[in-house]
Amino acid sequence: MENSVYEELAWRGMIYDATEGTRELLEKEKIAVYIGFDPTAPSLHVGSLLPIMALVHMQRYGHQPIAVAGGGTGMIGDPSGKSQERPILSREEIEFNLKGIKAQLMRFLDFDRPQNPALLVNNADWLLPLNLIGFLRDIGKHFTVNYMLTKESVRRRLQQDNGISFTEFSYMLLQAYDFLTLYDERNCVMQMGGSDQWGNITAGIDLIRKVRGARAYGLVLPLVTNAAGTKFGKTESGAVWLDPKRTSPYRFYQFWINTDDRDVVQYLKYFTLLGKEEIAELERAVAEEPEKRLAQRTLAREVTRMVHGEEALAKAEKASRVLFGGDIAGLSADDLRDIFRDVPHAVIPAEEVAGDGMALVDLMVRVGAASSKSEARRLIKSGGVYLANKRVTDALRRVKTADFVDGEVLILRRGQKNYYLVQVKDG
RNA sequence: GGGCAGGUACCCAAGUGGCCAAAGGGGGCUGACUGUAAAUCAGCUGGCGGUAGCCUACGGGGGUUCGAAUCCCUCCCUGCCCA
Repeated sequence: MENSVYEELAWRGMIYDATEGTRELLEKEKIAVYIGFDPTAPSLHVGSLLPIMALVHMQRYGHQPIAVAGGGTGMIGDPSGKSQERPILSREEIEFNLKGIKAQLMRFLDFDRPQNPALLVNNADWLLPLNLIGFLRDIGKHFTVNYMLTKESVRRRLQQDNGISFTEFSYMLLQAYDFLTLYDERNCVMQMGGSDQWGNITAGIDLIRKVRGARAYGLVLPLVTNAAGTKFGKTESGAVWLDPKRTSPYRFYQFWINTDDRDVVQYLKYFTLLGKEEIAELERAVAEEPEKRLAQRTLAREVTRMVHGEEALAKAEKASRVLFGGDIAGLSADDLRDIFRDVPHAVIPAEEVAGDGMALVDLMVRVGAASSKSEARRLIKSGGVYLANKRVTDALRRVKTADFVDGEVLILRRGQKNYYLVQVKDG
């Protein structure tokens, strides 16, 4: 452990910017600190992992982490970092999403410890009762439009062709009001967030100073980038979620395994609790024997364990070993089923593959290996489809009972590393 | 309310009567090479069907025409300027 959480975050490269005095505050006092989370989906994805880790570190060093679900602001949409207006969610949708998010946060944060328990609050609780006149008088009065227009998030949208609505323009004030409310009710004096939140955070700090004459602080995290220049956390099958129903532990593990050499050390600092020495060791491994992918394996193991637990990790590792190490031939249907528990799979009624069988292209669409038959056909033609790890060359190939291991299980592969399990079921 | 400029595939962006399923770029997918990495090179990238064929598509609707993303009418949306 470092001397303070500030030092910890600093060596991990997690401080993009912080208001003056933040370091001193964190070294001197135990405070309450909050981060807002977006409730537009029932699950968090890996993009939220960095803010979560920031709260984790805060709690480890004795500060109180507060996660604020944007149940109210989610109904508005934050213009920061967005180039377009966002869809507005209903109250019911947001309620539902909050449940899922809470469950995920509980894997990282301790909500029960006596001294500095984590807290999850919903800003809908104080935003929805607001009335317009009161808000304009008590909050709006403290902001000039001139001030708001200088904020980066607003400025960029003003340059664009499609502009910004009054609704999103007002977002900043609501977030400032969040901060004020948490300051009043929870004695929360610091807000963290992504670097795109800087403008919103300072707006809150200014508001607290004006109406309470008190000093508040802000710290923003860097944007997680990858060397390839694509958006972090996206794969061909979409975002990488923390919810095992949306992204299986196997896929989750694979996402981290595939980390670029150039990113992996930074990710270890961001997303694991490994210490300086361990990470330095892994850094050396990347430089000296990159082909062993030791850093990637460690990263994948640590993060998967944290998010999905020991058991799911063991399964993901086993499946990965089999698929990318050994050969599948020789394994029984039961083995395969167990290994492939988390790999995308589909169940096909026995009669569909009986006799003449079913067209491979149809099967691929069914399993999700292709989005249409045309695409499936293209994939086969370009040599990207394998049955039991043997390349298929015939676009008219049909799949029959005989193709299945023990007549029940078939391994379908698309490309180098996308596996699908097909099971036959009687009836 | 008035004037002007726009709305093209996942994104940007060409195309202004047939040669347009729609240039180019980005992104994505597949292949080769590799270390489940990167870089590089190649192919593919609306749907359905046996690579000839059909269907759906250029903001919505209607029309002109043998034929429209391209011309006309109308409606909707966005930006800028004026009131």
